[in-house]
Amino acid sequence: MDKNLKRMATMHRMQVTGLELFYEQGYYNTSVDDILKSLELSKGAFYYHFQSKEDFFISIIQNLIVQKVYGTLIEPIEGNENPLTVIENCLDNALQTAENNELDFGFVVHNFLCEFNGRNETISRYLRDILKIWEVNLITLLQKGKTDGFVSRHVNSEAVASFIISSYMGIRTLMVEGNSRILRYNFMSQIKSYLNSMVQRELA
Amino acid sequence: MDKNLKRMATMHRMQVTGLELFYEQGYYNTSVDDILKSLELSKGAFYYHFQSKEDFFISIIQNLIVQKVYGTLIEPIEGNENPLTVIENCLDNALQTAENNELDFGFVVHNFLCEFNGRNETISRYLRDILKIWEVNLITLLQKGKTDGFVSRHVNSEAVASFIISSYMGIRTLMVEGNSRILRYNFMSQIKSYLNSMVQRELA
DNA sequence: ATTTTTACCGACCAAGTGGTCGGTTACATT
DNA sequence: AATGTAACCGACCACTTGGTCGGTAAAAAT
Repeated sequence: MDKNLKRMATMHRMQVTGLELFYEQGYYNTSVDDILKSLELSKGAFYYHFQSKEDFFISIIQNLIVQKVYGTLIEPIEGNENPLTVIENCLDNALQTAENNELDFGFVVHNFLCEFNGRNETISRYLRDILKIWEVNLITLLQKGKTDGFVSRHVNSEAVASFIISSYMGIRTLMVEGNSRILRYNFMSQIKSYLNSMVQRELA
Repeated sequence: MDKNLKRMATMHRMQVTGLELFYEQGYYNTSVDDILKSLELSKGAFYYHFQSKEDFFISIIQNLIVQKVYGTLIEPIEGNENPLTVIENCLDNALQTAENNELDFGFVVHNFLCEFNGRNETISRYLRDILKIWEVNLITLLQKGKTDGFVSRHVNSEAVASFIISSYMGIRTLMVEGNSRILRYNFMSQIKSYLNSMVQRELA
């Protein structure tokens, strides 16, 4: 039991540092040695805990990335409030995180997806599954919004969900440049007016 | 003169194949040898024409990518028609290209930008400059649309331009998955309704 | 007290990596 | 016919890559 704790602790340390470096430098551009050097651990330790570099990365997805996405993009949109407001706040929070140069994990997923698309199908699938979960939750939220009278019935929930995800991922790529403040402000203004066009108007 | 032609021809062949492989496998995941093997050329030929792998990639940007972006995303939006319709058609064309698994270069730029962001500042800048050109042209087009009475005056052209670019880049990442048909359809429906909210209404 | 197991070390390996350099060939110039 | 040179060849280099493996210290199980 105590052993298991130590094991988990070391693995976790490796995963955290691994994610940091993979995110900063890219997966293919970061060597196992890079990670080990920064941890002051040896090859032996790494291959004792993980089967391969790929296996290591998958464990990072499952143990770190998935949770973070849930925390920042899935859980915040659960509830009975107005979906359009909820989505708006959620995006704004995520972009604020980004503006402070912290890792926002919606973007982390997107970034890795770009790197692995067409190169490593196994990892790509894991990443796409995460986006799929986000998408499904958005769709559910919007549908519920219809029955609750917040969202206009003519809205195509699937289309709206993937449009929101797309625009979010895209703006995050642009924000890396630097002038993220104004990008966020402009983005939010457009998302607002876009979402606003979907509110259920009072029946006269 | 004839010499020069041969030189240009070989360089062009290298660039075309280089772009193909870099796009498929990623820059860091594609070796100079990979490209040379597929061309049946030698190391000597490569380093005779180009100073380094990086120099080679920059020449690809300047000689292939820039032109293609102009052809598919900049030139089509020049003219005096209704900007909103023009943008809509332009995006639809680009996404159709993508659906046929041909290279659409808006996405090529985005993909490389993801790979180089934070890793190679020189190349990142070249890529961001291309997006900037697209952005500037969109803004100009929208502004002109205002004076021509197509676009409502309360529209924030900068915000709209970057929102369009963002959503386009994002949807292209999603389209790699496979079900690109329905993604394109849904995306266009949302872009339409978004653009539609900006038309200049008749003054009663 | 002895054995077994966990967690880790680090030298080593084959297969690449970007890049160099002394050649060679084919063709244009004289 | 002789010379110059642009275009290309491919062996070679130092270095890095992901991954292996025989060892070992410490702790847990017996």
